[in-house]
Amino acid sequence: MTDPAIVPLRADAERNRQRLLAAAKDLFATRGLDVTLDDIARHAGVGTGTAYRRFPNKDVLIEALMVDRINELGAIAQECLQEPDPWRGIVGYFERALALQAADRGLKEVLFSAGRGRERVAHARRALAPAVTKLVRRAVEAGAVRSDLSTSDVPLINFMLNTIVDFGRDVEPELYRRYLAIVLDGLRPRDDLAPLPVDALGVREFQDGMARWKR
Amino acid sequence: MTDPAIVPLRADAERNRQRLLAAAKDLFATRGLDVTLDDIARHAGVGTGTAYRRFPNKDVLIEALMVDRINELGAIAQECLQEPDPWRGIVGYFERALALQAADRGLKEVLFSAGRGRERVAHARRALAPAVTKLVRRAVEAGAVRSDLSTSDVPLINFMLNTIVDFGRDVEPELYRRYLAIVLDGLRPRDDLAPLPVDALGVREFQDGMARWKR
DNA sequence: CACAACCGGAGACTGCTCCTCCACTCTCTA
DNA sequence: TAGAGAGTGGAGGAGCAGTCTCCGGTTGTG
Repeated sequence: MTDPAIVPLRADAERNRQRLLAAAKDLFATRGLDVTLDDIARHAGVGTGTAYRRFPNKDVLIEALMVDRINELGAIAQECLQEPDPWRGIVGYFERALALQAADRGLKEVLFSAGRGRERVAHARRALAPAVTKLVRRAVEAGAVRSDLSTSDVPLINFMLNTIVDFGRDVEPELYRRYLAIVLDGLRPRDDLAPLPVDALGVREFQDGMARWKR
Repeated sequence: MTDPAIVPLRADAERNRQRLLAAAKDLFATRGLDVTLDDIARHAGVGTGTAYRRFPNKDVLIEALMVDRINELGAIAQECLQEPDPWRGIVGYFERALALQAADRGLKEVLFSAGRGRERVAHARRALAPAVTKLVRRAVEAGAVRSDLSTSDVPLINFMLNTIVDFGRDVEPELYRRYLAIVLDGLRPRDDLAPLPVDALGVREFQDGMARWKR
């Protein structure tokens, strides 16, 4: 679509563009997606005018940076599918995905935000689903997890553990691993297990929830 | 402190005060604590001036209404201590506490917000701790829950399940019960249980986390 | 009935983010 | 190496949302 070779940027312009991207990456990771373009400009040592000229609005910047990060998650899911033990596959996915989100506040926000014009983000997010579905299905079939575990449980568990990630960020960054362990123990099969009291969300309902979900 | 009998309000003033309280209770529950005093006034069918005359700022209103609700939680914890089975005590506490929070958005927000001048709220919250501690301790001692469960786990688990409460509110209000069940299964003792990888937060760390925690 | 208490709500004020504008600077090319 | 024009920076305007005040008019009460 946007051919980068249409009109090559002048050297100083290109340098500033890189600085802006680096600053944005940094600020998104440490302070989340609601930093200001003005903030990013300042952090990049560049005027706000320059920032707005290069990136018409923040969403463009978010897409440019965050699609890659979401794809990293996809890669992790794929790798976890290679793991022969289905249980370790699930565990590995949660551990690595959460570690990524713990290190990047923006990633977490972009994963769980209603689109509003973030097409490519939404697309990347959807691309994540098949691998996660497989991860869950093979674990259920192998009897490695409780039989009523469903695909949509994975993002929701991820979501709720993010709360702890945020809470612990400045106190005990590893805290989320404690609660992940508890949840994982709750996912393992066991003989005296009562069936879950409420059905998992279906794909449609889940998307509906995502859409209505705000901040 | 504020003796309500110093100068009794005129009848119309008292009536408006009640209307404002009712409107605030309603809006806090359905839309959360960040509704405007102007919103509340409109919803009460009263001018904004009247609202500000009666309640100098929103925090006063929040305290007036929310301290009671937090005390309800305390009462729940007490009742659950009466329950002879320690496991059912824990389960009952989570179920009832979460049901309360699911029905009142404001309650959840006030439970997990840094004080900023909400002394009485903070006080009521602290008053909750002893009962919860007992609930946990007797369950651990009875072997009804995993032995490494700690007091501070209860509010944090509550906190993370609130995420699901919010997510599900407009899609499937009972959804949180599914994840509560998973977590509870993760709390039960079992022979092949690895110890939790990270220590629970101590009282001091927990309070530290609460204080740093923003929005 | 008199008058203090009370009312309503327009709008002043504050604090924020987004974004534009334009006098000046720098790069690139001929 | 000089001139055209791309690029710069940051003050400041527009817009918005929440908080709170002020005061002409109304109402309850002794």
